[in-house]
Amino acid sequence: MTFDNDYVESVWFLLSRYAANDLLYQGSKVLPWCGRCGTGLSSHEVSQGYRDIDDPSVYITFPLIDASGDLQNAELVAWTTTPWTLPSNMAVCVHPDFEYAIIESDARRFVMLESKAAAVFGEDNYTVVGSVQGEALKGLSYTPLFSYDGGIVIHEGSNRHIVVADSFVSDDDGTGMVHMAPYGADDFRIAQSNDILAMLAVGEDARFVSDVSTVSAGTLFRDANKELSRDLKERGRMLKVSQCNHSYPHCWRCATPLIYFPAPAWFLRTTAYKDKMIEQNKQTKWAPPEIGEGRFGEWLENNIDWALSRDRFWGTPLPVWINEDDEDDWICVESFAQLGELCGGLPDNFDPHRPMVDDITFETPTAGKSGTMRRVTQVIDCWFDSGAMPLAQHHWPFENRELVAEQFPADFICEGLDQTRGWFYSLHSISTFLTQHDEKLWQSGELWGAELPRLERGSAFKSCLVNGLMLDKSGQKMSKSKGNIVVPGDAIAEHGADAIRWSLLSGGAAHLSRRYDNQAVSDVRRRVLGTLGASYDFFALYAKSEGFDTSAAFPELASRPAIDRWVLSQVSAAAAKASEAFSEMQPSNALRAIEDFIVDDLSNWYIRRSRRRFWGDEGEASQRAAFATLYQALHAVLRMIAPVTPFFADAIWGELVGGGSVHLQMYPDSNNDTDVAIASAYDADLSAAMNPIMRASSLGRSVRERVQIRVRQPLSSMVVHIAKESELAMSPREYSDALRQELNVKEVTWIDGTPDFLKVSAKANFKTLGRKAGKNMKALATLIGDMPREQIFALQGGEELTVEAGGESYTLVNEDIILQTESAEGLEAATDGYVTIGLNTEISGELRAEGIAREITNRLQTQRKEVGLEMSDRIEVRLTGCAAVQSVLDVHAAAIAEEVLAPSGIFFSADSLDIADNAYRKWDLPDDLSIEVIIGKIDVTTAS
RNA sequence: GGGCCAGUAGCUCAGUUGGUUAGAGCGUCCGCCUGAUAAGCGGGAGGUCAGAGGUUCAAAUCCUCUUUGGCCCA
Repeated sequence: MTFDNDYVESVWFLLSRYAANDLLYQGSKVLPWCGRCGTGLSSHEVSQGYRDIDDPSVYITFPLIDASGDLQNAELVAWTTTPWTLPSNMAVCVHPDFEYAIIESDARRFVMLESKAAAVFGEDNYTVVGSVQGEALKGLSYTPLFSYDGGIVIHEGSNRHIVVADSFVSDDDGTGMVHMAPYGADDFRIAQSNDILAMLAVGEDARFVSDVSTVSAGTLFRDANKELSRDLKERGRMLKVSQCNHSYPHCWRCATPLIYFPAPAWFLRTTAYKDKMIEQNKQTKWAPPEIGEGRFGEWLENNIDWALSRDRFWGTPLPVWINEDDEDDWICVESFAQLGELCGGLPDNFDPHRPMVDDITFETPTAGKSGTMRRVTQVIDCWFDSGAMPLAQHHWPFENRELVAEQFPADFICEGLDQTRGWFYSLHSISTFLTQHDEKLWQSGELWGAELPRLERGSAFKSCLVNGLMLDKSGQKMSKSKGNIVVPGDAIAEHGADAIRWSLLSGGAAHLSRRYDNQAVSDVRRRVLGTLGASYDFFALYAKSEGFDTSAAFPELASRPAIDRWVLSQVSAAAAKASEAFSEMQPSNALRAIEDFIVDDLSNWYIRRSRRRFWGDEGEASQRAAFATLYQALHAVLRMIAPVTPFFADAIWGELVGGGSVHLQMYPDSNNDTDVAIASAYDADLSAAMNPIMRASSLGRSVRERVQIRVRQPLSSMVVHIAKESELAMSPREYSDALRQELNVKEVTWIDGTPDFLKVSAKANFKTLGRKAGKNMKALATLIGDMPREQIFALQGGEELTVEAGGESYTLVNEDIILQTESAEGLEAATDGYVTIGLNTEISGELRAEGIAREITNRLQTQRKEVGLEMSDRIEVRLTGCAAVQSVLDVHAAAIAEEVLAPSGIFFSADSLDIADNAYRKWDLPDDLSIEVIIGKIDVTTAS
């Protein structure tokens, strides 16, 4: 897109605005430089490419010439990790205020900071014989490391190889003395201020320009480190050589180590509006906030001018034309039209890129001057292109002025953590300049004679979600050059884009780095998308076979069973939660809420509990309510997941509603949804009341597991006690049926109060008591834990109770204790402290028979499946078994026959069946019973 | 070297303003269901919350240090 001519023109316009405000200038600056690409890099580009590398860590000496007194024959000691810069050495810099030690070691005399001496000479291998202040060393000459004059002179000067003093010298690293070469910003500045001859041994291609020592011309800079070190060591000028591993900037494009190199460059004076950027950034909502306040804010505080130009061929050409005869006479062109006017007409197939644009020249338009204007050779930093995106993508201000004014700024952007100094900065910097600094542009409200709608003051984005980096399996950053990337196409082919998207968004806080986990994607696909898909399939299957019409009016919400209102309340609550989490830029929380609804509420509870209603077992009204409810729940869920799983959601949506796109729908809103049922569905009381039922169900399964009575075996009764049930606005008792069916018990008895057979205990409420009790809290908690039943109930009844703990007395009230139920005597019980259930596990003969009947049903259903019958096929059954089986059938044959769709009933015979029959099967039942069965499909018409 | 983030079950991650059984999914073990079926469900087991100090009646949570990893910068 940035290649597009319109885009280029917009970028040109923006640059011309910088120029119009005197914020575009040419300078010469020591730049991080890539010798291979032959270009300088901006600071935010440098920040893309730090890598750890091994460099030599060496101490070199500079013997003073003509020094007297203690300093006679003394050698200055400096430290460097870049031996390749040593031939370019021009000076040694000391700090004027530091106290340097004069040291003797091995019969030689050295000058350096005493605190660093042990690192150079070893703990006891030196003696301090005197000291000298940095200021006193200033101006002394020393013997150069190499006799070398073959370099490129970049700064003329009358001094060379002298000691200079400057306060930039630190005592953190090295020796407190710094070897100076023109490859650093400070070094270059000091050369200028001290009239020092600066000569580069390494040129702009990062190679030596002529032979030095044993290094020949053309050697790449770091490749010379070894030879130079060996030479210096042999000549006694190098004291110690070791390796150090440190972080060093590399070219983000080609991974070549950078050098610092003085080069001509064009700059944007961003420091002129730095305060506005800092101020503006405080209005931006960052997730997580510390990125905005800390990392990005810090970066803005330390803002330096943007080195804009690049010495490359490809890119948006810098629209600056300079007078060949007067380098101060230059113009930044704002549009193709302007360029056409200047040069007397653009060619028909004008292309603003190189090389065509380089051929365009014209006579200087500056009054009183003459000469040919020629374009500078540079192109611009592509990060400027990226930051111009909100405007340049619409060819603003040449076109779409209203559109851009309406859209700008973006509500939200999202990019990786590594973009702090890349895209986030370029967007922020350009728009802050344009909307808050460039007053000239907006003053008249017009541009080129036509209205220019004001862009909202501020940054280009109102909120920004910073996402962590995707790491590979072993936690390493993925990169093309390392070859450890997950190829998106492959991953998508395997799982689908939607599953991957869901997995990444839900798999943890967005700003944390994450390993790409293939397994997690499969899980999501199966557990979430699969479950929702199956839920829809269930709906579709029965909506079709039962003839449910989605276009007919749905039953009133109030008239539907509690569980219907419950599930709609749940979907409404999930929508509210998701909506809030998305606005807070916490997508994983949003998706968790949706997942919980889909898997737990919708599929595992609502549909499972309501299955029979869908095939009409509980009457037509109930059936219609169930279909309507499931339809509305799916309708809402699809709208909820659409932004995350656009393809999946839209595909199901098309089937569910028979066309259209889910992406044209509003996100479910629990207050004002397009679906009235959803808008009015949320009911906190209703939702809360189901919770104890689900807990009771779980406890009941736990008990059945413990006593080894399978769910298929009906039990007569269970009791349920809910602590503080009276405080619930809606009674869970409305959901008795769900619990009864789930646990297969005939009767649920709800317990009021706390009858004697429930064992109870009290737990201290640390929140209310903690502050009061102080260090006696432990004693008090123990005491409350042992509290007898009568006292607990006294407190519950509103009485106060005074107790002694740790020598102090405390007055307890009801809220200071938490009532817990421990178990129920005489029943198989279980409790989670809040809900307590007891199962009557006595199995009467009738229950036993019913259990066996269900076992038989189970076997027949399995057998149906084994012989490949369709769900709706009718069968006839011939069955044989012992007397016990027969007595079960005496009572339950009709019910079994109905369940297995055997309209003519079950034919029981005591005689053996024909084992050779294909449909013959022998089954074992519990209690050492067994049956033999032959089933056969029958024609419905003849059977009826 | 500095700044920021993170370290919680075998794995991937949640965990509200500090409050007493530290949760989920996957895996594992045991079991269930069979009219969603190349599906589904339940119940167990599993944690010294990286380590060490500190603050507090009380710390996964707050503070300090150490350590490991990630990102950014010098």
